[in-house]
Amino acid sequence: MSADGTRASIRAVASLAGVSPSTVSRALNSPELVNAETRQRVLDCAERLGYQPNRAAQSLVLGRTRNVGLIVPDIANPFFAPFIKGVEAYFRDTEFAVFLADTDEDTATEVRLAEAMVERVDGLILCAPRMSGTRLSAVAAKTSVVLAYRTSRAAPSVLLDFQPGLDQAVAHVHALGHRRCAYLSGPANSWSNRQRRKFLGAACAERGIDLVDLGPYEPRFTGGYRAADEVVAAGVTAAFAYNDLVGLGVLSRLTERGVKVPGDLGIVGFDDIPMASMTNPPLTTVAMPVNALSRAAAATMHARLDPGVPKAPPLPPAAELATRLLIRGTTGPV
Amino acid sequence: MSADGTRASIRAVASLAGVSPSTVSRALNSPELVNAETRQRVLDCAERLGYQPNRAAQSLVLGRTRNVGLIVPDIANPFFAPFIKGVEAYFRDTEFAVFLADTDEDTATEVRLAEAMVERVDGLILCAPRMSGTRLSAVAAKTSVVLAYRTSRAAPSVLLDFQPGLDQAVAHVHALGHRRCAYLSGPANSWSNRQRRKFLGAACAERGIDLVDLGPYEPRFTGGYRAADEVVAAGVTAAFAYNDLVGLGVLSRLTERGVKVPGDLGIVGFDDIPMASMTNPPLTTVAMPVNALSRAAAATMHARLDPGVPKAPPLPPAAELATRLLIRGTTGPV
DNA sequence: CACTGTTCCGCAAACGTTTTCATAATCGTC
DNA sequence: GACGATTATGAAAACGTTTGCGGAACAGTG
Repeated sequence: MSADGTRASIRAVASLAGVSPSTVSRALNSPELVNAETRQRVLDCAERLGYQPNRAAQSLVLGRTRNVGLIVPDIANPFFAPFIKGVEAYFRDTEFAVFLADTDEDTATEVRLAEAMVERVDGLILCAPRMSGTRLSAVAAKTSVVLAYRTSRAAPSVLLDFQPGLDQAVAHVHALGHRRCAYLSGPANSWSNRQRRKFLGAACAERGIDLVDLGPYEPRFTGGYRAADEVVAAGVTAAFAYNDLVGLGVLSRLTERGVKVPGDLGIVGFDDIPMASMTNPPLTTVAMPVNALSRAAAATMHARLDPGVPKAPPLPPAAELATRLLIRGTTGPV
Repeated sequence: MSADGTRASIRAVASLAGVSPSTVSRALNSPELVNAETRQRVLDCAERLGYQPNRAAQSLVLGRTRNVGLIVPDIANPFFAPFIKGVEAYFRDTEFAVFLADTDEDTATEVRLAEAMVERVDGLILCAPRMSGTRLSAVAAKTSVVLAYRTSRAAPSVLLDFQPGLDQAVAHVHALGHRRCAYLSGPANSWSNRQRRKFLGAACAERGIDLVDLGPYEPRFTGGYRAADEVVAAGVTAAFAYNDLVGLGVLSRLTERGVKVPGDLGIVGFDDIPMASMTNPPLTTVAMPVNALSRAAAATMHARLDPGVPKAPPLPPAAELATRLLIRGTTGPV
């Protein structure tokens, strides 16, 4: 830490140590190339001056920023928080720092942010992107991208296996005697929504349960609130919500109306957000191992950016990415 | 977009436009210095080649990264999400990008992250930092920092005015006939906790309400869950929770025990997180204009970094930063 | 002692910008 | 029509690193 405000450059430590800048650089980056004792001297001097390499200069010559970008639809959505946390936690112990951006669930914003990010990062993790396939390819052409909750030919992706959880949910509901259920659909253009609907439909068909489609509803509390009345009108005995927020909205409106849950109507949510376990009754829901997923996304990206990384299992065993049913208080015998 | 994968440099557009790199740079950055028609030509060429200035090179020569850092205790805490969103939204329309980091509520992590950030940003927004004052000064010496939910001599800070909301809450509870209340304390070393306790104590004293201190509890749902039994044991008729999460925990445990809310016990939360309005009954709480606060933090930072910014109101009128009571379902006549 | 190999280190180029300084061209003025 | 002022542009230095290349010193070998 020099007394004058100006930060120490590599030259400063070089002259203090009585060597050339090249040697300082080597001492720092490729220790095996420099004599052990000069190296120690250099390190001491660097320490003494509080030398920190200028990242802009490094980036310029190396052509890499050592930053990665992360774009999610909505930070405030309790479903994405663990994803973000997982990615942040992963990169915390690496040389990479992460840029986070929130698209406000808006496709145009998403595209703009992706463009802006591209200039500042080596790689981009896109969480549940809404942009078109060709747009996606364009982005992937400029930087390496990893996708979560979405597939594409242009980039590798990490996904959850919805089937086990959904199977369990349907089996559970069937065992309780429900034969006519509703699916409360989320955003029509969302991959997650289509997946959920697909596996749900299959599982219901297999067990002879009638599945009626309602919605789409916005994937938030208010969406579920609105859905509730349509659900009772539909004459079903149980409802699968697109996600927990929707399920919670339904629950809230229903208790307000005096409809008994789970007595009159069963509710199954999706995601297992923290709030789901705090209501009364707590929400039966399909839990997603989001943490494993986000770490998988981060690890995949890391492996792409740094070939040196101990090629750790690029993807965790499929079992870890399987969803599963959490039976709580909103489902019971018809 | 050149056919070969390599990105176009300023030289490429210069030679295409038949001018020198200097002119291209000027055409892009100081249009008034270059002849209108050559400027147009340069712009066209740049467009045609898909030219994007290399940020590392710019940073190197300009000595600024045009990045700002944001460090919060916990992304998943619904209280911080709007803060993050506000900051992100503000900088979305500027030349700055934001680095987000989450400390997991851990002081050591916070310090490490701050150190790591310093190298990559022009400024750092610290939200409710836990680090020591001297640590804080050290960081502030290396980059410009703006504080939220914390004061320090070393850096400007943005704060909420807790008094109005707390006054209203106490007046409300008093009007309902409560004369003996509890404060469910949060983390002892937290500035927010001390502030809340202070104004609450003053307002209660003023109106002749007995205030008994309970806790500290961890500032989460489970903390409140644990607090609930101690609250009924304390023989009070209403409780002010450190925050909504705690309030919700209390509510949940109480309904579980069959204690009527608000009949037997009133609960007042703090923060107005989304979940607070979704429970049954919905939580009476003191709302914080977090969005205004986060934008104030962002604007303050922006003004520090870019003197050119239209010195907009560096801080919004105090009124906008005032908390206020939201009366919902968890308070009623004793 | 001459040769070949190693080990260690310095020189200088390169990365892609911005900006100072100098110069050429144009203009207005008397 | 000469002259200072103004405008438009280019050449080159600078920002702080990394790294290819080559040289010096030294060790080992015949």
